[in-house]
Amino acid sequence: MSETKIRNMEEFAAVSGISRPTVSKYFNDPDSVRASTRQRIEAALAQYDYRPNIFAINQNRKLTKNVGIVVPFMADPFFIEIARTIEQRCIAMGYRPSLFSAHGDPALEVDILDTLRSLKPAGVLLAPIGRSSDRSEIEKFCRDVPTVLFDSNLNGIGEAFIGSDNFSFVSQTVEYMTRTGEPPSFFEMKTPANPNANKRRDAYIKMMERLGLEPHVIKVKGEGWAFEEIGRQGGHKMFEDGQLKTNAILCSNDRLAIGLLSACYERGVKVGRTPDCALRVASNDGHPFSRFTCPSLTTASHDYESVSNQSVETLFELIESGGRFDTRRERFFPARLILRDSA
Amino acid sequence: MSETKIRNMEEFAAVSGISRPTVSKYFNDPDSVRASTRQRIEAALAQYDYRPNIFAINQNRKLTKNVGIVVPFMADPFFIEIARTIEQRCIAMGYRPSLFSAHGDPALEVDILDTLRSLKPAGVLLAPIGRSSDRSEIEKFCRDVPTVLFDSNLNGIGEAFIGSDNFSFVSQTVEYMTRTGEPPSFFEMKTPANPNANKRRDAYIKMMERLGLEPHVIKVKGEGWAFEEIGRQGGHKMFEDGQLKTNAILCSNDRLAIGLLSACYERGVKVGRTPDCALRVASNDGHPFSRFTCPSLTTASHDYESVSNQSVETLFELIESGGRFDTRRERFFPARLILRDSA
DNA sequence: TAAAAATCTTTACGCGCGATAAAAATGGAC
DNA sequence: GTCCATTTTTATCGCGCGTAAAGATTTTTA
Repeated sequence: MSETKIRNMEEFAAVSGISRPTVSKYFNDPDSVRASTRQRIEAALAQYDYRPNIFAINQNRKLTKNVGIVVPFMADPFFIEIARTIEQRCIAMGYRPSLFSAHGDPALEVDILDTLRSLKPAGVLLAPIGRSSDRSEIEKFCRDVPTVLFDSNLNGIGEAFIGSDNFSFVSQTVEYMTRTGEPPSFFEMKTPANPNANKRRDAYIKMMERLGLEPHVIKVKGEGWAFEEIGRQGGHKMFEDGQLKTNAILCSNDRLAIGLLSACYERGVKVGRTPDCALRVASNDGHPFSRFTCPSLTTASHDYESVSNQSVETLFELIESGGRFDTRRERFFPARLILRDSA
Repeated sequence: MSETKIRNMEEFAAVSGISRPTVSKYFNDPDSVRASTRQRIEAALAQYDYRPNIFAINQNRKLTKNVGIVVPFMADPFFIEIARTIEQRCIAMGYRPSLFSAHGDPALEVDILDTLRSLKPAGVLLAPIGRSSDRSEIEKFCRDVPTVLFDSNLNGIGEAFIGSDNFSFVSQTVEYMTRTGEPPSFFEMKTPANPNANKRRDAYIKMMERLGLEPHVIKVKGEGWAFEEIGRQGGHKMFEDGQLKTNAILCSNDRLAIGLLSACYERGVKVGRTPDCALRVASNDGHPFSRFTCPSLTTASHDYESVSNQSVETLFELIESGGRFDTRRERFFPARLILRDSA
């Protein structure tokens, strides 16, 4: 490592003995120059640690190597799990991912898209907040920037959607619980923040009807993204009001279930599938913490890996197709039922 | 909103009737131009939605408005809680925060610093991975970029450190548990990833000795950041080996405690402070999920708000001081003991 | 109302790199 | 040793904006 500081590509080209345009070509694609040239450049690179100015690069390139990743709520380990995988894969593809969280705030979501627009990203992976998202603003953004939606679908918006098949989630748990005990009631928020919640409720009702059973939906009140607390308070209220007619509950999502289990514990309601238990609780998502609830939570898990991988692959396909698909693509991955102690 | 697209500041200056240098001045500081001029620019801004090219700006400004935020492990809601607050405050100050997670990987941590360096940030808020961090690389980075460390201190590195006072955490819980029952054993990982863990253990031993009690440390094996699973398996092993001599445990951190509580539940060991309970468990951090464990977790919580605010304020003070302090600053905030059902 | 101060316009240059066209050099096959 | 294809060099422009200097204009001060 020499002590002379390289200020720009011109100087680096000089010390490496290669012309600047060739060096520039190298940085855009190391394989586009002759092997011997590449070696000389890389030798110089080892000696003087030079890196092209990222701002100058992005200013001049028509398409940057930036990729935006937007999640609705970062305090949710569920999204982190996916974002982390996506991030790594983007880096492996030679792109620079930037992660943003809307923190459940639709206005912030729009701000993020605005910021993202000015980054001129090659593409964006967006998990919208959902119900309260500003549809028209997102639609406008998607017209400007190649965007793949994931997790929450907004009909017709974006070039593609990658997510989970909500019916597969609910049908597996309903079938399992019904087969091994009583059919479950469905436990959800009155005004869900996320469109998946509605799909899951509808799937529950359809599934119950298909089995010739009467669906029973328990709606708890609460707004925002503090799902655990909403589940806990809703759980207490459910017991107090005697709303529960069965000994089995299927929660709309794991975070709600974590709160419900907390309420059950506080009330001394024993949850599980052993004979001494008063209640069985199952849920959806495969939340990283679901293994550590008391009892451990039976849940229909997202196929995290497939969703992440497919999202990234679809995005890069989109980028290579010039940012547009002929028809909007949708891909839904089935759930994987994880049997644990709670049901 | 007119339909004519503004391509650059030149064109925007034309439609606003103001010269380009003045418009440039406005975007750097709206108050640096005459009120009447500002109004004319903002009128044009409302009509044609123009935004200066971020890459061109950053290329030419000596100091960008970028701020880097680096956390060691994003799947930990604890860091998200802090990062979220910091992020918002940076935006409010007119800066552009970028959030990165090292995902527990020291090599990735170095990569992030490398990426960050090329973003020429005005300053960086860094929570190092800790023990396994590449000290010399971080040190090198801090020489180039004004950096404030938070959460994990690396002695002498960075211009300042903002964190929590580990002794305050442990002393409060030890005092409380001893006063209301038996003195606790200390439950931790054998090779903690984080320097705070060592400080907490030392504080525990010192506190016990101060009270004239014999300290008892239980070290469970496990590497990496899957603290919950390490706590769970370690908990089982602790019971099997009969390592536990007291009826009270203080965990090094909440995530470990979540795993331990899970093990207790699986073994039918009732945790809590009521007479029918076999064990009391307390912990440290104030993890967002600690409210929802079974039983709810008594924990010494970080003062999230103070740590976040002080970190941001220190960083901006640093930036305004030209990136250097005369002497390295350190600030430790005391814990707030949250009494819940587990102890 | 004149002078002083503040602000704006004009002109011009530089930042570091991408992109391109034409000229020159290189290397491999025969 | 010649020829041709490939690669590199040379030269030059443009991206969008920061910034500086000099002169013109407006506002403030006395």
